[in-house]
Amino acid sequence: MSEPAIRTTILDIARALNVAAATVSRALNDHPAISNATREAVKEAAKRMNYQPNKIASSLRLGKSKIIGVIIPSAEINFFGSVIHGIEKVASKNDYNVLIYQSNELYELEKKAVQTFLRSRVDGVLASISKETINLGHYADLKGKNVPLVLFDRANDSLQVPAVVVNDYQGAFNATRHLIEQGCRRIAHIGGQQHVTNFNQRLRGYIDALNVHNIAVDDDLIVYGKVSIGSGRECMKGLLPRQPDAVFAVEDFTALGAMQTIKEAGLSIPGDVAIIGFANELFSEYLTPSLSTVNQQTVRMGEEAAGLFFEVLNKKVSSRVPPRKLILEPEIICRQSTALPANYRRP
Amino acid sequence: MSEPAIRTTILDIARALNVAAATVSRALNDHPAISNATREAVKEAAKRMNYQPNKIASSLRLGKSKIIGVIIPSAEINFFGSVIHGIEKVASKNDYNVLIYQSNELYELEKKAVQTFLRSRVDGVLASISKETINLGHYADLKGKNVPLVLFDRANDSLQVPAVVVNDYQGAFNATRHLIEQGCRRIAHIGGQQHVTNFNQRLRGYIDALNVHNIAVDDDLIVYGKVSIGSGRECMKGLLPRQPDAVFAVEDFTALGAMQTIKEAGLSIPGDVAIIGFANELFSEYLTPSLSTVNQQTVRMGEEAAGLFFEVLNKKVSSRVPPRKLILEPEIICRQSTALPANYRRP
DNA sequence: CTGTTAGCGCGTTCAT
DNA sequence: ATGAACGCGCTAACAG
Repeated sequence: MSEPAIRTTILDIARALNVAAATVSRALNDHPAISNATREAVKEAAKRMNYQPNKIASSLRLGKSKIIGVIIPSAEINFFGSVIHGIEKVASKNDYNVLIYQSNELYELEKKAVQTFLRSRVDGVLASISKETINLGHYADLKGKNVPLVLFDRANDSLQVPAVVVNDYQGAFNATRHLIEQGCRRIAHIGGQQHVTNFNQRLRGYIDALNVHNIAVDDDLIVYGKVSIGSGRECMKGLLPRQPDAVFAVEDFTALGAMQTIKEAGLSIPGDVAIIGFANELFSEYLTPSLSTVNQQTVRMGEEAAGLFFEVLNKKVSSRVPPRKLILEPEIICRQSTALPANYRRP
Repeated sequence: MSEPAIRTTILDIARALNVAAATVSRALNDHPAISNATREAVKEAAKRMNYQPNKIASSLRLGKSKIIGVIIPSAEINFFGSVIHGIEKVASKNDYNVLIYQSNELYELEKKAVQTFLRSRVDGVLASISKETINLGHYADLKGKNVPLVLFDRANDSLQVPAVVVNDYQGAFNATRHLIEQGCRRIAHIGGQQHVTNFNQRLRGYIDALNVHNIAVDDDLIVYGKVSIGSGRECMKGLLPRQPDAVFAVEDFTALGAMQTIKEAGLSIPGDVAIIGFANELFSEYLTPSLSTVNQQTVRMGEEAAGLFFEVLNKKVSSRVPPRKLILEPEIICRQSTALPANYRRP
């Protein structure tokens, strides 16, 4: 008799069973104070009437949305797609949903993202700070409203929030050391914009690795580009006359551009110039020669970021301990572009 | 005096100004029946008290969430990342937010995604059907609840909903024709799972192109794989003894695997075997030789899918015209892997 | 164990 | 032009 309506509510079910709406609510939520009989009856009716709980009403009542807002520069970038994958996976497991917003590396859009999420009453925000962003006031707003914030990849210590980042310094250090171990001595570096912390850390790792191994840092072997294939090509053209025997590029696209220049100059990789990148972009494995690089564990980054969020969520008594900062240790992936014979010495 | 609370409500503003909550609501929403004076006063107070409208309450009241649910197999796949990019861009422009759910190509998760979105009361769902999905009942549920559904990439005509897809048939036809124009005659095809419409269409395009050009279809030159690098490698091993002079692979990863096998066999590309893929994956451009392929306009696909959603949303009187199906025409990208000299004839 | 009541915050009546 | 009252659907508090 109870024809399923377009939108069944607990009241519909209550009427169909001659009970109170509260009883239906209790039954559906497995409240302890409910008889087995009615609980079963209610659940049966709910299924029969094709009931779907209205999460909006529930959220309003409970004061939490079970939604995480995620701010990324762009979903088009593989790196962030992977992170999203990790975040959504963990969120889903915890019965949370993921709302995404792209900043396009723009400060204004990032501010708008935070505002939107505030209005949507998300239970937390995971974000990767846009390259353009310098003023961090909008993120501070979140703290003011008691909305947990977790940063990933592009973090900022001054915000004093949990974060999960890659150890860029160590990755760069290890990458450079790897080149040294291969017998290279004139190791060049193509860097990125130095106001981006990640890129600056990579430069530092490179310099320290040289120092530790008693190799003089030669400023002529360090150039700065704009982190793209074209920029990598140009930078490498400037470097070739200085005859480096290896290159540590700030990331894979830059490395790819550099490789193109090296090959066009008739030099062999790694025989004449070894090269290593950073990020383990999907394509790096399939280049010729395949490109050595530094793996950043992107999916894991997403998982850990979501994990940190649930951590603060579950102990809302947030003790006054400094926020956790998770540092993922990158791993060197050695491929053909640095695979020199053992104890190889250049002519 | 009015210290901004953690969560300011319209009632707080109303009290601060000695007006009714309804007045505040009207002022904030630019209702016509409101005096300029009070409207300005309310807006000023709202800003001062750092008011953020509670979208949850508003959604409950209005019966719409201004949220689009998007179901994708995985955010880790570049293709879907790009589509998400397009979707979010258009959604954002229309003051809508995007909730994402990954099916991981699993039927059960896809069902759960629909259920979650139903409970979240999203205003619409954009989805790409998982490879595993055969039963489409959960999507039909959406229609039952009057939730607009738009499919992208992986569509299904039986659902009778708007969709935006790539013209796989034409892309495959053109790719095959391209190989023919390059002088190839023994053109093999490495296909995918044939229950996936897209893959089946590509097979059909391949066959028809051969027919149109009076080249006999040779069943020995058609093999089916599982759409991966490894599968591409294996399939190509089976094909080599049959001496094809070209390969049309169902997508780029398969093509990549095939290329590896060809090169390992000491054959040259495209001299001995030309090859073309499908999808224009980021890496395809950087392979050696660079891989010819078919570009699918992924970002545009997302934009168009979102566009179709807003189209049905704005004329809810959904006239009884058949749902719109947008077919994006793919474009051949000719790179080194098929770049044979003009009028080249094989030995 | 179950029913009644109330309220989350907002927007839309229907008055005035 | 403004206010009072109501209800969207759900759940927690209090009775019984």
